[in-house]
Amino acid sequence: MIKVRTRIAPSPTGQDLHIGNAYTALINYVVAKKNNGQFIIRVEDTDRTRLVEGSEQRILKSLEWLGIPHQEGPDIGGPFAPYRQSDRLPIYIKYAEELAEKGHAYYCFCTASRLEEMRKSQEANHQPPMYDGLCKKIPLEEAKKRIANGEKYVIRLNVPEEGTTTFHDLIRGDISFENKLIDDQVLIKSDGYPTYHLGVVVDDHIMEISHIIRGEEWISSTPKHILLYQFFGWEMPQIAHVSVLRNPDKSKLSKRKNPVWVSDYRVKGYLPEAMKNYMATMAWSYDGKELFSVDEMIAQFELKDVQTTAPVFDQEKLRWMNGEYIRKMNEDELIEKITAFDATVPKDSKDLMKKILPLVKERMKTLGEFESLADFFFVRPVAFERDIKKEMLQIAIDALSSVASWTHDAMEKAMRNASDKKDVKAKEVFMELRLAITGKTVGPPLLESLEVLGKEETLERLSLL
RNA sequence: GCCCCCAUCGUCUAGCGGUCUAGGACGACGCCUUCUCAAGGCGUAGAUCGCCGGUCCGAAUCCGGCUGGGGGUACCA
Repeated sequence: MIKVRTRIAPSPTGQDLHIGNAYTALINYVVAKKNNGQFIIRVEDTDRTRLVEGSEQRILKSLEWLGIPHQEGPDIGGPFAPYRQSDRLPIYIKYAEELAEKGHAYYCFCTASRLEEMRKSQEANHQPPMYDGLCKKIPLEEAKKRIANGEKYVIRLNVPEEGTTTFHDLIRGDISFENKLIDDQVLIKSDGYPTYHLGVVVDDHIMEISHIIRGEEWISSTPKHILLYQFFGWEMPQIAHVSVLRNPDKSKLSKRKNPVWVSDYRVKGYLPEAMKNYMATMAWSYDGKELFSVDEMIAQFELKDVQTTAPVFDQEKLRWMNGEYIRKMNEDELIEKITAFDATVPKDSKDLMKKILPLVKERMKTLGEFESLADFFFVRPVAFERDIKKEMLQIAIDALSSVASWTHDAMEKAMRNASDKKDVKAKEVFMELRLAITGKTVGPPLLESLEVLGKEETLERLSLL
């Protein structure tokens, strides 16, 4: 039995966990769980220029919020610690030098300006922009001397000029690239940090990752990784590329056109279970079911069944699904969630919440929608959607004042009788009353709401108008 | 430009050569229910399966080309 170890390798270069990363995290987690394996987080913070303060912590927090737990990571350690690439620098240098000794990599002293000129002329001649191999000709000994003299350098992968590199993708099948089209990728940058390409390969090997599951934007750099595995003489893990998520206009999901941070969804009041369920349906379909749990997914999931087409992230369907989860949730839990989420709900209002919830539960699709639906239970309305028709309202006031038992049935009878007597439509009286009590024209069932508010508060509100 | 990936209702998808006059879900629309809005129930519209060839008795399903979309082409990840 092979040990299954999966991982995500986020870069702390954004505000929070990108929804696309959350998506691949889910799949990696499910694959690991399904095989009783481990799911690992490794932070790839090798681009010092794009580091964002606090990003790593927020990524970890969002993963936790989503309920995608990891067994090893920068926060909890593990047998292959450290799990942050900036803490592993000597390892990459060592392996890159080993490659250089074997002739599978070489030192390059080209300046940024020479590279730029080179690219410009290649572009002008309609040639693929890639490194021309100038420094490949420098003998190793000479290169070492130049380095000893303090010259700035990078280490480049020495890609063979002939042949093709092929790999088997678990969800897409065989994919090949001609070697002559593969660039001599920089492995170690002049600041001594590895590039992604060296970093992932070395760490995935050392950390015994068995399945690399990542976004399809990596497909074209995979041959470089394959070559590295071959040069090191390491066994290649299984590999699979999931589709990128897209904006409604089909371009790669971007923050300009769509909320992309997990925190965006958290602050709107989406539930982690709904998020995971929705992400799962984008990756894969389960027997025609729309609603299923992560456990069900773990039981049924097969990597080979993952969608190959890049899905549009549909906010509307997510909202619908979130509503389904809210309606399904048990009351105490929902009350707890709303109270924690909505700052306008007093912490000690559990009894009141128990009465309110049945009236609003099926009307809210996110926790964030509770406030506009139920705020009037906590505070008297100060603004009104439109002017109230006072004559109509008076009918309601008179009717309610004379109601003996404060139940919605009794109130309804009184309201309708009074309306009939005045020869006006009960509907309209109800609407003016709703407006007076809640400030709005839409909301939870009126009479049931009045029951919760109580006769005293109801009549007092009306008397103030 | 070059390389690679992908292609079924607006969106997510089912479909693995005959059972498809293409099924489901979201969304849209209509009706029922109704004090508003939802939820729920019922129903309607919506896909000549991107196009063209080929294989086959038979193709959404297999093959090729084209077109379209996407991704990549950095000392970013």
